[in-house]
Order: sequence, then C-alpha cells, then structure tokens
Amino acid sequence: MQITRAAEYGVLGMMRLARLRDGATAMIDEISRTEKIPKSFLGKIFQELGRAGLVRSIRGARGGFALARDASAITVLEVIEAIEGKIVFQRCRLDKPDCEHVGGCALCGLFERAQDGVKDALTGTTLRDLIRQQDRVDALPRAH
Amino acid sequence: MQITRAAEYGVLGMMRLARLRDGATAMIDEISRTEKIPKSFLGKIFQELGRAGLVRSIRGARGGFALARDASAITVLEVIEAIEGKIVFQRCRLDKPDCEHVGGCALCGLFERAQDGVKDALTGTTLRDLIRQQDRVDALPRAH
DNA sequence: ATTCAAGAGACTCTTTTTGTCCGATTTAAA
DNA sequence: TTTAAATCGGACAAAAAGAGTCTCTTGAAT
Repeated sequence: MQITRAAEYGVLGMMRLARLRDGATAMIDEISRTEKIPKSFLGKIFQELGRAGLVRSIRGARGGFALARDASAITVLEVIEAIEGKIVFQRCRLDKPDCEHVGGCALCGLFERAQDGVKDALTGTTLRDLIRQQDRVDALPRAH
Repeated sequence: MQITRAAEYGVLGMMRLARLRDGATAMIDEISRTEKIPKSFLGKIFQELGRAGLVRSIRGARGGFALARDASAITVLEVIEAIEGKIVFQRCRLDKPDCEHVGGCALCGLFERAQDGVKDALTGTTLRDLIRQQDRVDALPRAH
C-alpha cells in the first residue's frame, strides 16, 4: 500500500516542466540533476508519460520534454496512473466477473470507497496547484 | 497500490468470527474451507491478528479463534494495518526527518491527504457493518 | 498417552520494483 | 555531411515484496 518511486519521480519531474516558461523544454539530464532522480530511470518514466500523452518530447540535439497541456489541466492522478496503471483496490469485480467472496461482497464495496478516497485527493490537485503550494512553503521565513 | 491478499484474507476471516454466537470459536481449518483461503497462509495471518490483540486464540484440541472485542468495535483499518503494517503514502517525513524533495514538499502533503482518504473509508467501517451489508445483499432476490 | 490445534520460523517460488546498459533513431549545429 | 546531443526501445539484473508451504514445537482436552 504505497505509491511507487517511479510515480513519485514522475510527478516531481512534471512539476519541473510546469515551472518552465511557456513553450520551453527541459532535458532528462537537467531534471534528474535538480530533482536528484537516477537519470536512466527518469528517462524510462518520461517515455511512459509521453506514451500517455502527458508530455511532448523533442528528439535530437537541443531536445527535451515539455508538458503536453497546461499545468492546470493535468491532475496528479493522471500522472500516477500513466506510470503505475489504474488504481484499483477491489479485485474481485475486475479479476473475475463473479465475485469469489462467500456470501456476497461487502468487502469489494468498501475497497471501492477506499480507492475513491485516494482518487478524489489525487484528481483534486493539478500540477499547478502543487507548484503553487510549494512556492507558498518556500516563501515562509523558516527552513523546512 | 493494492491491498494485499493477506489483508483481504484477514478481513474475510475476521468476518467469519464475527458471525459466531458470543463466546464461540472457529478453527483455522473451518474458516479456510468456508472462505476458500489456503490454510497455512491463513494460520500465519491469524497469528499476526493475535499478536495485534484483535483475536483470542485457544490452543490445543477443541481450540480455535474468537474476536477479542465486539465486532462493532473492530474497524477494517485495524485489521489491515495489523497485517500490512501502517498505511503510509508519503515517505519523506518518515524515511528521513528532512524532506529530500527540492523546494519544499507539496507532494508529501498531497500524499498525506490521499492516505487519509483511504483511512477514513477503512476506519468508518467495522466488522459488524460489513456483515450487515453482506446480509442485505444476500437477502436480495437476484443472484450476485 | 494420544490427538488435535495453534505458534514459530525457515524456506520457496513468483511478481514487482528499481534501476542499468546499449544500440538505434532523430535532429541541430559545426 | 559529419558529428554530437538527445530521446526511444528493449534487454537485462538485483533487490524487495507478495503469496504461500513445511516442519517442528507447544499447549490443552480426551
């Protein structure tokens, strides 16, 4: 019951892109250095984000990545699901059409509600929200 | 991002106990048969539930398990955390006292909210709630 | 005594996670 | 037009987690 490093790195990397001025790009190498994420791992992650249509990639010299949409139009859930696959807690309805749990499936319903709890939090926050919150924290006088 | 089989089995097993008349016990062997859970795996799980103080065990012949408290006083979160360990999405505050995320930690805050979303759902439901819901489903005329 | 059950721990097998490495491809610039 | 810089793709690998199994020990009832 955790969010993977890969997904965390993905969000962090996208936040970097969200900070660029419009149309600008950043390279994996830059992002991996500023965010302290293993470079080749981050490369892999951004490939998936590209396939999911969340980032645009420019290949070749002077290449890099940019957000495919505005930061205010990309939710954290989208980023995470692009990397981890869909978030699904309850398995019985998906694994098999007919639930295996003896005597009906109250448990599936509960798991579904728990899952919705996560999703609500993650769809309710966009990349723009995140960097805005981050800037607010940085503006405080005391260190973190 | 899943609930483990072990935790699922744990809740299912506890629900069985919750259905017993007061003071009665059930054996691992019975529960594993009625719920179709591998016996030795379930044994292991119930050991942990015992250590967590959620079930009482009676050893020896005519032994078995019973809930340590009333079913209405045991939340699903307690059962799951007894088996999986505490549910913690955000890692930076726990792993290391000083957050590694560059420029403050908006992400940790978000992950914490997501985590609370799960926990709210799971603390809001007790074993008694589950079996009541289950009975309601079973009472319906059509098959599941 | 014997038998029935839980307790404890070592062990195994598989899948997922967290990466690394390398060659291919694309593009800008010298 | 070569060369250097960057992504793309896939294979590979080590470590951790997940899902069980097996065996021996301990405790209680008959």
